[in-house]
Amino acid sequence: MPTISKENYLKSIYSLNLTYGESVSTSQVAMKLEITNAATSEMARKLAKQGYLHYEKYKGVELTEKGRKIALQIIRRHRLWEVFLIKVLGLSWSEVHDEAEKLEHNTSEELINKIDKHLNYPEFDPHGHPIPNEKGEIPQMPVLVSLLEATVGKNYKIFRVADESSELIEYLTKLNLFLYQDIKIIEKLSFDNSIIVQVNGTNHSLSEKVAEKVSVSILK
Amino acid sequence: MPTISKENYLKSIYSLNLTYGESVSTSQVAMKLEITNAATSEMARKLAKQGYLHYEKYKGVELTEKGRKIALQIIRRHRLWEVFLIKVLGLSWSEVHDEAEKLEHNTSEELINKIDKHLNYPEFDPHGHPIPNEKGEIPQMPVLVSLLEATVGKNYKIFRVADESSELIEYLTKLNLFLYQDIKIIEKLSFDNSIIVQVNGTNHSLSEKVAEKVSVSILK
DNA sequence: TTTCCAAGTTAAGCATGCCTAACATAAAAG
DNA sequence: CTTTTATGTTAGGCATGCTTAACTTGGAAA
Repeated sequence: MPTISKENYLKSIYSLNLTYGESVSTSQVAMKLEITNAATSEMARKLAKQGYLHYEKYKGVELTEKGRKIALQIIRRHRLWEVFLIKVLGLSWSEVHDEAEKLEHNTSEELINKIDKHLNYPEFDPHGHPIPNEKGEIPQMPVLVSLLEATVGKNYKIFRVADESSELIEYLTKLNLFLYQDIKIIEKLSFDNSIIVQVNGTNHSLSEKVAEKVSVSILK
Repeated sequence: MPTISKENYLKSIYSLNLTYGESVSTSQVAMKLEITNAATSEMARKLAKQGYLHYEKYKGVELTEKGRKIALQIIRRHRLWEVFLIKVLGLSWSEVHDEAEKLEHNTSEELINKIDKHLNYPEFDPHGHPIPNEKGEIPQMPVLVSLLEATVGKNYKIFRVADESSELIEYLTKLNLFLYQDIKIIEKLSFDNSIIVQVNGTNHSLSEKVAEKVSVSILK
């Protein structure tokens, strides 16, 4: 088991690689972790020696399979905790990140699997990021459309709300428009672009402003 | 904020004081934390300097109000996590301690209060230990009797099961005899000392062996 | 092609928190 | 009382993970 510090390096390297591709420079990692380049170079040497990454001086780092596995494990824990804190304990969108940042390093495999099960194995976190499963497999991102572009008569799953303000979230929650909730598009009113959706048999009208912030994926 | 290590010292000192009273020797702490006396002496000096405890060479340590407050905070977090892991996530009795041991140092005030609320402010953990409230106040332990000593016709709350084996717990759980569950004593059969209790309107017979392990507190 | 500078590395130092080994003290045994 | 022993403390070391300061290096500008 790597230390908390090492887990954070591996996680950062993984995500920098996703964003920029190819090998990641030590200074990119330093920037991300808000530490000095010096610390990063030193750690790169250690992590390479322990088989978590390939490192050639002046040429950046690249995760090995072993390192990637750890990174995905930490990311899985982070995202599951985020979903859990929001959906089960009612923390606010703005609070969960920092909280999950600490919990992700202090959660056993057994515990995170219980949480996964309790949440019914979600595939994406509240930001729409994929949650790796127990084996480290990453769910494919579905095609998303905003509610404005959805087709009348079809069924969708609420995937993401493009606004972290709790006001909008609370409004939608009152209408039972939770994350992952299945809905049906009943009607689109062309005169004001509002949309009528059905949730658990109940119809709600959503204004254009609200509808454009709600991303949904189509259900077969 | 003290470090994780310091939190553990303060927690240990608090509980040793409860058990043995008066001032706590550095070697008692060392024993409890499974580290050397040397490390403990050194830490005692640091904690004293930071105002968490009083320390006189060769005379042991004693928590200050400031130290006691931290200790109670950590104990609160530990016990609430234990209850939460068991009741909400279904971890087993044997798993929760180690898990809570890590989580207790990585949980914000806000998060633990949400957990407290979600559990409906429990006063005692699954082992029967009191859970300090947000202000650090410790609930008074109720008078406990084993089910064998309970009085026919009266109502009780299940407080503790004096057996950590999951077999007994699972058996009781099947009968809806959860922790904190309210029950009524219907009848005691003198020929085999078995007891008939009512749970949510349903009667169950418990053998003497089982009944003696279940501690209950009387309800007014 | 050479120069120069930003990016990257090494070296030395510090805080934390542990260890072992050597030393000090209190209190019990003689 | 004095001696012994168990209990407790100090000193010196080590691993981790960070810092600053001094140094390399690779590649773009001249």
